[in-house]
Order: sequence, then C-alpha cells, then structure tokens
Amino acid sequence: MATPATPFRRRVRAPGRLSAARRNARRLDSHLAEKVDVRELSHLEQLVTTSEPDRHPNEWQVATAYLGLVPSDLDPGLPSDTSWHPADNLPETAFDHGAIISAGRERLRAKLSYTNIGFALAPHAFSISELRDLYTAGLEHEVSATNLQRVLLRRELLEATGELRASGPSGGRPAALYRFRSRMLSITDQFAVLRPPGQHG
Amino acid sequence: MATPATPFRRRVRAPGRLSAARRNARRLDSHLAEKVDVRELSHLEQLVTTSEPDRHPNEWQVATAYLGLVPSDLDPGLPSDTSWHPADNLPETAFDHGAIISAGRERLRAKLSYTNIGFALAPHAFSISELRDLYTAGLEHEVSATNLQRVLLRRELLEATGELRASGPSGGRPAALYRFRSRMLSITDQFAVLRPPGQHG
DNA sequence: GCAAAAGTGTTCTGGCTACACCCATGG
DNA sequence: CCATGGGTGTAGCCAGAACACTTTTGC
Repeated sequence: MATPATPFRRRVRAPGRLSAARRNARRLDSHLAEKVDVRELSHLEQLVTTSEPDRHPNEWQVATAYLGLVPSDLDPGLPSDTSWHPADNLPETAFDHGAIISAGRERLRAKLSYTNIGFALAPHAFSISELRDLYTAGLEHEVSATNLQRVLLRRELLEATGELRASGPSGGRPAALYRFRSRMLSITDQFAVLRPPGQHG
Repeated sequence: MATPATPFRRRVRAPGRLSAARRNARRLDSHLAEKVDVRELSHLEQLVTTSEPDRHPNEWQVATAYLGLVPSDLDPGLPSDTSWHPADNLPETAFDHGAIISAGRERLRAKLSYTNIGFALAPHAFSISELRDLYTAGLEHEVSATNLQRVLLRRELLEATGELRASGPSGGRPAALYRFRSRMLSITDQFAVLRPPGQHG
C-alpha cells in the first residue's frame, strides 16, 4: 500500500507550534481539547513523557505524547495553525518527535494483533474490505480480506449487521456489513499475532 | 511456581515514601540515583507518567514510573527507608500504584517473548534451568527448560560458553553454561510469542 | 457473457509445545 | 545401581497464511 489517502493520520507539529499531541503536561482533558475535540477520539493512550530541561531557561518542561485514534469516517476540525499529515509523508520533525511517532505507529501495530483496537479506526458499520484497508495501513503490511474476516470472526470480535453495502458502479457483489461487538478496548487474544505476507505462520 | 524467592523484584513504595521508581519527574540520572545506583540496572525503561494535580496545594506534580531490571546475581543496596518486595507479595499500594506495577510486569512479560531482554535478568553465564526460572517468574507461567533452550538457541540469542557448572551435592549431570550473545536490547523476533502450557500452538 | 468485487472451502506451514528417551554425575 | 538433574530426538498441534473456487452484482 503506497498510502494513497492513508486512512489513519496522526497529529504532528505544525511550524512554530506544538501539536495537541505534545502539550506540556497539565490536565489532559482541558488542554488537548484546545486543538482537537477529545470527544471525537475513539481511543487515547499515553505514549512517552520526555523532560527537556534545556528548553526553558527557568523551569524544566515535561512533555507527554499521546496516541489518539479517530474513526475513518470522521475528520475532526483543527485550528488554522494545525493540520493533519499522512503518517508516512510527514514534514520534518524536530527533536525526538520522529521517535515518538514511530512509537505510536508501533503501538498501534502491536495492538491490532491482540486487541480489538480496530473499533477505534473503523466506522460503526463497515465492509471487510474497508476494514482490510484500515488494518493494512495500521499494520504497515498487506492484509488479505479473506483471512482477516475469518480471523476476526473466529475471535468473535466482529458480528454481521445483516445489512449489505450496495455494489459500486463497476459492479461486484454487494459487501456484507459488520460491526465490532465491543467498542471497549480489551485484550482479546493475548498471544495472537498478525504476520505480514511471506512469513508463513 | 509459587514464587519461592522470586528471582526478580521491583521497587515499590515503602511506608511514607515514594520509591525510586516513582520520583517526581526531574532529571532521571540524578534522582533515581538517590535510591538505587542506576549503574547497577541492566535495563531501564519508562512506563507511564501520571499527573496528580490534587496532591500538592500549589503546583501540579508529575510522576513518571520506570521499570528497572537487575540481574539475578546482584542485590543492589538500598537506603534504610526503602526495601525490596517480591512482585507477587507486595504491601498495600496507594493510588494507581497497583496498576503501574501490573503494567511493568506486563511489559516484561511481553518483551521476554520477542526481545532478548532476558539478558537483563540473567547473570553473565547461567545454566538453562537457571534461565528457565527467570523466564518462569517473568512470564508468570511454567516454562520448559527443554523447549526454552531450543527456542533461544534457534533464535541465536544464546551461545554456549563451553564451561560446565559442577553438579550439586545430590548428583545430576553438570549443566552447560550459556550467555546471551548480545547485551543490547533488541527486537529479535518481532512476531514470536511464548505461550503458557496447555495453549498448544 | 464477462469483468469486478465479495465470500467460501480447503490446504499448507512453521514455530512452538509435548513427551519419550538418553547422558553424566554423586553416593 | 539408582536417584537426580541435564540434554536430545521427534511427534503433535493449531492459528493464521495461501490459494483455488464459487457467488452476486453492473453493463
């Protein structure tokens, strides 16, 4: 996937500003909300905290990075000084921001395997191939819709809604729609791993 | 394993004090060192940062928890107001400390599967059954020395030193000694998982 | 009919677990 | 010689990957 319109994106630093994902450590709910409406985030978890004693002349500053996920059918508005960037086409980043972004992607990648975190990326109802695209982007490797469907059904993470999506202008069988059984993050399969193609397993 | 003398332990709060693992966020090297000599830690990684705006009347306090590992053949000295506790027989913990400790154990458990982090728990040279005890404690489930040996050799994490450990007073074949090939933490097998017994796979 | 997209049936794989068996030492 | 602890050989298992094939739509 060459990430044309990667379905998940991550807040990064806009020129001259800290993004919402990197505010000074203060009360989370009141300050992340300055940039993105936290209520639109389907998942939020802490990544790392860095202290940068040199930045400010009189006091140590502590910055905490968060990973926030947004369902693919939402596009939260941002203030004009902040913007979205596809995760694999980021502008230059300063300091350790590159490492933090890697950590975020890595965290998502891992949790896609053994938790139901997909619910945080997906709309309430979706076809398997739509979900496949989300997993492909999150896992950073190709995923087969065929197998994804069976893995997630076997694990009982998904259930069919009974609805069908009308087929597109070029035809094709209408897709059955599914939803996540639960929208609470939980470790559903402690030891499960989704491997990239070519890594037989 | 009912944890008789669990070979890994974790700093926890002693009455009326924060342990070294939970100091206020300041420069790490200078403040963890107040309690434990950081140079004795074979591994140190950040867990979570919590801000507790209510604790101090005039300022927000930010506390960062770390997971530090010590090789099983060392026993770092502590100040008299601090002490070691076996991880599954802890004194009462306050606030979110219980969750933080779980997070630490969980982190170790996960990394034992897909990294070479065992080097941080083990002495420089060890027998497989000694290592097995460390893995058993860290993974929190029984581990077969037989299979552990082969898994870690196949992954090329271990190498034989060529030395033998003299057999004990009750006899038994002398154990071959091994060492970790590398003592730098690295993700050696991204998709590997060590499962508990009874979870065929 | 034919292309496109979705879905099903089935086989294959490989890393890990399980288990039977062999080796070296002490007393 | 036998108990004890260490080590090897090999079979079994199963989640998930691979792939062939069937179903449903648009034109």
